[in-house]
Amino acid sequence: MKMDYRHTLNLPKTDFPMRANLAKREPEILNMWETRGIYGTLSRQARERKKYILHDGPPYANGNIHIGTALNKILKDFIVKSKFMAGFNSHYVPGWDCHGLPVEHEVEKSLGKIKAELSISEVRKRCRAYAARFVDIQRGEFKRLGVFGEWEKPYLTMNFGYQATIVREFGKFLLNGSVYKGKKPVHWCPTCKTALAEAEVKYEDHRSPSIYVKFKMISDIGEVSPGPEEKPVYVIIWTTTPWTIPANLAIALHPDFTYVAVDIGLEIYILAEELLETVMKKFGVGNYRVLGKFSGRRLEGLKARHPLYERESIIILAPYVTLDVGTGCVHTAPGHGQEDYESGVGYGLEIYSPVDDDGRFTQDVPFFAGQFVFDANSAVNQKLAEAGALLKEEVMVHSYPHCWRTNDPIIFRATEQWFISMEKTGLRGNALKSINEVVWIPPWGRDRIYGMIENRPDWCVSRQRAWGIPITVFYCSSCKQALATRETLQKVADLFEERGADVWFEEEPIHLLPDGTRCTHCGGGQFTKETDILDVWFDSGVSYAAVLEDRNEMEFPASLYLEGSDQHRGWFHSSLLTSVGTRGHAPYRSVLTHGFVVDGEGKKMSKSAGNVIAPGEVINKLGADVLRLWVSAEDYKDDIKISDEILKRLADAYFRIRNTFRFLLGNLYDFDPGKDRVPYPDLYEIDRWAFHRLQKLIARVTEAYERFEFHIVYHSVQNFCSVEMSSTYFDILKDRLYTFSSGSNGRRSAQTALYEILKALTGLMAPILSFTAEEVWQVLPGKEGKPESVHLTGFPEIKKEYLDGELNERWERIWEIRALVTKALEEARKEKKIGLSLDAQVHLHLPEKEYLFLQPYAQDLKSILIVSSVTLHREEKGMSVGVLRANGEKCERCWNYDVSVGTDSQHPTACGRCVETLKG
RNA sequence: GGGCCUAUAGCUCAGUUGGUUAGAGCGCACGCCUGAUAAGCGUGAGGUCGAUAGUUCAAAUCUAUCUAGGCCCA
Repeated sequence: MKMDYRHTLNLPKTDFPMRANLAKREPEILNMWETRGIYGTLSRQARERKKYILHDGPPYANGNIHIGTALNKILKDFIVKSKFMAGFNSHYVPGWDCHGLPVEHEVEKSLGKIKAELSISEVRKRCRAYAARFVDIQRGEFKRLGVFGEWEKPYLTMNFGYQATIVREFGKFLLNGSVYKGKKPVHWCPTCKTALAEAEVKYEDHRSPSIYVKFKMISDIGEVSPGPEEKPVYVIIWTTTPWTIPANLAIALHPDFTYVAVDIGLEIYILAEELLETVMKKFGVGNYRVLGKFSGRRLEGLKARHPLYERESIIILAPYVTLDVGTGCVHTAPGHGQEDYESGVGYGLEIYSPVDDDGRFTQDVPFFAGQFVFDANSAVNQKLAEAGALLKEEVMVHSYPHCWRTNDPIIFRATEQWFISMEKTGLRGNALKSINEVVWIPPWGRDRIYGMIENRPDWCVSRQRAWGIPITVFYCSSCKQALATRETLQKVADLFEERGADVWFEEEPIHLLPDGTRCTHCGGGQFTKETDILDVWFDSGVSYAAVLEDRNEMEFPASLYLEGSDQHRGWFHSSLLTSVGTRGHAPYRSVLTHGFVVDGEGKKMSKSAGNVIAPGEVINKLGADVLRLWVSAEDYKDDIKISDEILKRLADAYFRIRNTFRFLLGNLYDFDPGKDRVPYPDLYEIDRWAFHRLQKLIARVTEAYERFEFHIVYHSVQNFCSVEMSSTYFDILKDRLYTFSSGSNGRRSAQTALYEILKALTGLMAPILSFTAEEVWQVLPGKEGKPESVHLTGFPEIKKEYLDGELNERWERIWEIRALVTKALEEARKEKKIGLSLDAQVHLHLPEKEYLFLQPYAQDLKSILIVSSVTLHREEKGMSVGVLRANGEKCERCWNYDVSVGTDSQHPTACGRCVETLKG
């Protein structure tokens, strides 16, 4: 008759479910954190500690979060949580960027026609409501990811206090003399009579006249093109915007291209060698002779004459000149094109733009005054023809910018803009110096931003929009002089602090100015307001002033800024410039950048490619912890791939780790660490091995956190759980845990190790698997008087006394032998000699050295190898493993084979060891 | 077109200053177990280290070019 011994065993028992159902469980944990105010407690208890401040770069308050935003916030959360656990005060204040065109855009779209009837401040109110709505949405989404922070009091760039800070910070630039007003070409819609942002421009095909024009050289080019010729020399340009010819100030050549001087009979033309043939064909010139060749570089600074006016056109060099079309000599009007403008600034040319708001030539333009520029094209061509300068006229269809609203073609037109100079106060040089005082992770981030700062033009900070912070400058009504003093700025900032920036648009200047303000220039007392607003990059750029310097829990400069690599041009950049300009150094001690999320093939995500993975979907399907595990597993320094397969793998890994927790918990159901803990010296040797391995893991993982190498954390823990624990240690331990009597020293020794492992793993994974670690923590035995959340604890400490290198080396040898045995057992299994490894008896034939090494373990080997018996034999020739069917009968309780089975009358199917346990 | 960056098994990652048959985990295949069971264990198969050319006694590792991809400019 068979006895059922199952109930006499200590099998694992736990309520911790194997399947997580994270989509349901996580919100419950979230709710617990919220109702118990865990983050508040965490922040409070760390108040006196050394600070490690990660300053949040504000996402834009528009739309739902996408996978990249999620990645960024999760990475930040890893750092905040791990810094707290490492003993720092790492208070985290999330923020949002609220002003700017994208919000205004959306609001305008929703307003449709009625927008025209609304005042600026009414539009602004709607923008504020719109931004506030998305702040709420995104806040909910970020919290759902498990991100900790001061969510009840985030910083918003549209908060009144923040708006006042922007005014004060920009005021510092106004007062220190680095701000100036200059001209710069912008996209201008003559129909709307307004400047357009890049996002408001769409490119469509447009028919333009395409003309070749000759400019007569004034400078003698004899030295570059030697020849006896007395013939006039012309540079040939090509353009599709004849109306910009009146504003021509220069001709751009590429420094490295080869240009030729060709004799076509009565005249000599200069153009790029590569285009010579094509152009001659167009002109119908069959007979021509190349007189000389030279690089564009050699013509720099020479002068030509404007074809219509008594004015010089200088030859300059520019890298953007191409040879795909035209003549290689580019007509340059600094007031009518981005590249032209940059060249103009570089060569000190006037930013000449004689066109008014309606797109008509101003009165000082001979021949064309008052004409609409697009209509003037033919007039210009005609005039050029009269002057004998027009060599060829065609019609060309090409992509041309159009207004997003009216669909009309737009123009480039230089208008008055505010700039922050890179040179006047040494901003560029100081910024470059400051870059070198910052730790850039990875190091190439330094080169990237350095190159940008080194080459960038002055910062154009004005925008002709409604939703933003006004440039708080007044103009004297009588002399038009700009006014911005310490007093006026303070008054405006105070008003903003109290009533928000809307007052600028609602109040008359007299109410925005201190009483009795007089023009510093002419003494006038009447003023108008500037209508431009500030570039939003300035808003977020001064966040250190509005957040780090303003809140006691924070610290300036920040320990760390962490954003995607695009922010070298964005927030890292604007923050650096504003801080260097007003504080003399960078607002961050270190800057960490991550790559972009791409699909499984490494391609960027886009709606049209249909490869977008939304964070919400992942959370609902797999849980935020799996998404967090994904963030940890990927090396964020590169682009970060995500795909269904990758997520599947991560979900597998998650369950492996979860099951490890479950096994640990299941075997600790009757363990009270306060009472049952076995002192280290009394532990079984293999349990001390586990202690040693655990210390190594703690060291490796905490170090990885310190270096922000989360994928090392992931891989280390994953390996530890799979290899060292599950398939090795746990497998061996099962016999002791299940079959020994519950209070026996052997079982308690194992539980002591398991408890230590469980506690440490929970802590180590808490920053990443924030939900799961909390779930484990809540059921962890013996936590009376311990913190109510795992996130209020510290990382496990490495206990040197648990490290035993010699012991570890002994076990490394044992594991090598074990590998040989499992291989032999597999052979036996294939031959159907055994099924379970306990069906086997193992004979180890060993050389003297190994024999002597294993001798002390003779009694333990059968449990280490999970077989029924192990016999050691001396063998001269080398190592071999023999596997036979085990002797004796199978114990129905512990499944070991033993000759003692059958000797006890009360328990005829149990082995001696089990009989002893049963009789206790 | 320019600046910065990336490329090692199906997936995620290791590969110290160039030095033996390039490693791990996962996945996969096959098998075992049924006392972690929508689990656990074992064995095994997978890579011309993006391509090419070079430096070297020796290259995944150094150099150049190319290809594919990413970010930022134009």
